[in-house]
Parts: sequence; C-alpha cells; structure tokens
Amino acid sequence: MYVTIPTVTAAQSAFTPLATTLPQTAEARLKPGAYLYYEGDDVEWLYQVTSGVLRLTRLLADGRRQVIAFGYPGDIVGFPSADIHHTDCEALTEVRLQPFRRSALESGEGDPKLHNALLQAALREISGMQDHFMMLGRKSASEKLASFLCVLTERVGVDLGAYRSVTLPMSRSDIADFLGLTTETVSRTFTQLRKSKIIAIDNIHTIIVQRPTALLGLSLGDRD
Amino acid sequence: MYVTIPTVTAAQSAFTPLATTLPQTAEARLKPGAYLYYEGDDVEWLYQVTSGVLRLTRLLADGRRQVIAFGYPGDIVGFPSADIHHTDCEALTEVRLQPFRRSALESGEGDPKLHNALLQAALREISGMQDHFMMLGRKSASEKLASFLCVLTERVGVDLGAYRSVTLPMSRSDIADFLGLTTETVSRTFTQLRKSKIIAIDNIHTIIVQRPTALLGLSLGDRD
DNA sequence: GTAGCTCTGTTACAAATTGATACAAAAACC
DNA sequence: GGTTTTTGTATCAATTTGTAACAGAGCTAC
Repeated sequence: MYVTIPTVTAAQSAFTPLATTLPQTAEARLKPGAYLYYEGDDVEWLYQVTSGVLRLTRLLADGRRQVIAFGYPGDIVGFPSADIHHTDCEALTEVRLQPFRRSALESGEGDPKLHNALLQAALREISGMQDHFMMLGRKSASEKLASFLCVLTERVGVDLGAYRSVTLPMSRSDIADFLGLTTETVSRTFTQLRKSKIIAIDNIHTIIVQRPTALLGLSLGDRD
Repeated sequence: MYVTIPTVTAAQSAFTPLATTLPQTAEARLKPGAYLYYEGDDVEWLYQVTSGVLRLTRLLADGRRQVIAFGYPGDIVGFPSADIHHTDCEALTEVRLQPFRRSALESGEGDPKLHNALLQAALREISGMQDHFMMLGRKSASEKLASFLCVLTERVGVDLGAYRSVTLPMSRSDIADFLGLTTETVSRTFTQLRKSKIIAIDNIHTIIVQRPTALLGLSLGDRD
C-alpha cells in the first residue's frame, strides 16, 4: 500500500482475489510479530494478503529504517529480484495469506490467467511506488500524514454515520519510517490535526476522521 | 536508474541488450528536449535505452515535480500500469532506443525469452525503487548527492588515471527533483564537496571525482 | 563579432521546518 | 501490580528552505 493521491489509489486497490483455475495452495496464517520472510531469503512464494496487515521494511547499515510498504488485504507481497527478497516482512496483526508459487509469476506455465494477474500486480506496484516517491521527496510532514490517513480511511475505514473511523495497527515509529519523518514529528502532526478538529484520537490505534474534506485538502497541499 | 547503495546498484546495471530470437523493431532516436511519451498516454511500446539519457518525471497539481528516474543505457522505460504511462519521459541528450511491443511483456507469445527478460527488468525496477525510498526518506542532503555521484561515477564514469570524470547531462533542478531537495541545496552541497576537495567541477556538466573513497564514505553516512 | 537578453547556477543571509533531547504520561507486557 | 516500552509534549538545536542579489553561460538579433 502506497500513498499520494488518495482518491485514485483507494479506488483501484479493493480486495479482489486473484483469478486461477488451479486448486489453490492452502491459506497461510501469521500471528502478530511473526516474520513472513527476511531480506536476503530465497523467494519461493508470493502472497496475496487475505486479511490483516503486514509491514515491509529495509534497514541501512547504521540502523536507519525505511518502511517500504504496508500490506493490506488485496495487496501482493514478495516480488523477487535476482531470486531473493529485498525487504523484511512482519505481521502487525493476525494475517491470513494466499500463497502463490514464484513460478506462477515467472514461468506462467500452468495458469496464464494467474500469471497475468501477478504481472499486472507487479506493474501496479511500480506505479504505486512512483506515487510514493512524490510523497517522500516533495511533501511536507502534514501533507504526508494527511495523505496517509486519507488513503487508509477510504480503503479500510469504517462508516460511523457522520464520521469515519480507521484503525492503525502500526506504531508511530512505523508511520514515521514509512513517511520519512521522526516519531516526534508524527506525534506533533497528529496533535495539530486533533487540535484543529480534523480528527479525534479515540485511542492510539483508532482515529476518527471528523472533517474528511479538510483532511483531503491538507493532503493535497492546501495551507493550514 | 535509482540510487542508494552505490556498489551494489552499479554492478547489476551494466548495459546488456535484451535477448530475443525475433527480428528487432528498428531503433528509435530522440533529440535533446524531445518527449518519448507523456503521463496518461496509452502504452504501446517499452524501450531499452541504447545510448543517451532520459528523464522520467511526475507532476503534482500545484507544480511540484518529482524526477522518478533517469534512463541510462541498459535501462528499460515505459512499464504500463492500467494500460497507460504514469510519467512524462524526455530526452536529455541524443538518445537511441530499442522498442519492444507492450505485448512482449504482457502476453509473452512470440518470444518467451524476451518476455522473461522484460519481466525480470520490471522486478529489478521494484527493487531499485525500494532502494530509492531509503534515499528519499532517510538520507541527508550530502548523503543524497554523494550517493548520486557515486552511482553515476561507477556506472558511466570515465577513468582519468588518478581521478575519474562523470558527465551530468541533467540540470541542477533535475538533480534536486530527483533527490527531494531544492536547487539551492544541491548547489550548496556541490560547493561543499568542491571545497573539501572530494570533487572538482570542471564545468557545470562535468565532475571530476578526486577522492572516491571519501565520496563513498559520505554517501554511507560518515560524518563530514 | 558583439551587445543585450534570458536562463541557470551560485552565494549569503534570514526564516521555517524538522530533528534531537529530555522527561512525563500512558499503554503494553510479564 | 510492577516493569518495560511506547507515546506525547516541551524546549532547544540543526538542517534545510526561502529570498534575494549577483555572476556567468548561452542565445538572439543586429
């Protein structure tokens, strides 16, 4: 899951199971904190998230960390490069996954439809990452956090009548490492959004969006 | 072309023409300033850069710009998502290109080897972009510019005996928009590198790397 | 060729944003 | 329930940006 232009991203990423005519491999399950794979591991499987949330990270030698993506239902994770994984992948919640053999992407023998679905997912991944470049390189702290909350709200938010609620299973430092900020800046920006009554913080992992239009405006760069 | 860990990136990206048993489509040529495609165009072709340099950009509604990548010899550009291009692509120099029909990537009929080569290029693209996330999100201005110069030096630098020279066909603002900085910061950082005798600036588009090891150190986060 | 113009790049200084540090409060974990 | 970890907030510092002035390269017209 990547973030820049909330409405566009949200629309295309609804959960659709990948089409295949073959019998599916049995579903995999992960408990919170469990790792699906590590950077450097050989790639044997790709996975489509069925339920729950994954976190993909990369580390620099000096300990700096970048969260590459969060894996939400419908997302495909585990694309190989030179046969190996290039991120760590950890479950943030209970996660259910549909595994696909790497050969389903790379050889296409057996099931051309599945092959094409995985290829299209890889191409969508490239486009989504390009969006995220814009976010990391050119957006301010408040634009970044507003974009993040907008996309999550549209994609996995719950309708509460007047408002909308969204659950954030990740920590503040996960959000910071995803958006290229420090945890303090994330915290400060949450507080600003709360004080301007755009959001309410029900508890640390539950945000109520009170003024979605204002949040969208902020994400697009309207001045506070 | 993406940038984070100089040595790794440089090694894998030497120019290798994609293997195909079919007759090749005639080479395409672009003059400096010519556009290969625009954001929103239908994708009919992918291209491998044979010689010259391309610049891929995305724009935000308010005019902010992100340079997504520079296309150097060996790079594949034009991966579609939802059938359309998601960046503008302009030639910075005279460019020669080998076109491949989009169907060579997507259907694979005709030439399985070419299909696989294009797929592997797409997967390398994903990994390269993940590297670049780290750069945009977690590196300082001097680390960014040092990384950029390191990668370019290794990939397209010219050996001058003791030193190494590299040509930068792009403008300072292109570099800024690639690294998520302002042109002033890029300019100031060039000056710092010059004053500390790590590089010399022969002319605006030609850099001499005098102390490659110091440059590599800077790119990895060693304190000035 | 060259005078004048435009665009790009450099530099200095002020301002703003973000980051670092410290500590209190809240939450999560045994 | 006590300990550890995470989060929030404040203050201060550092980095980066914004502004502005100027230098210089390249282009055009003459």
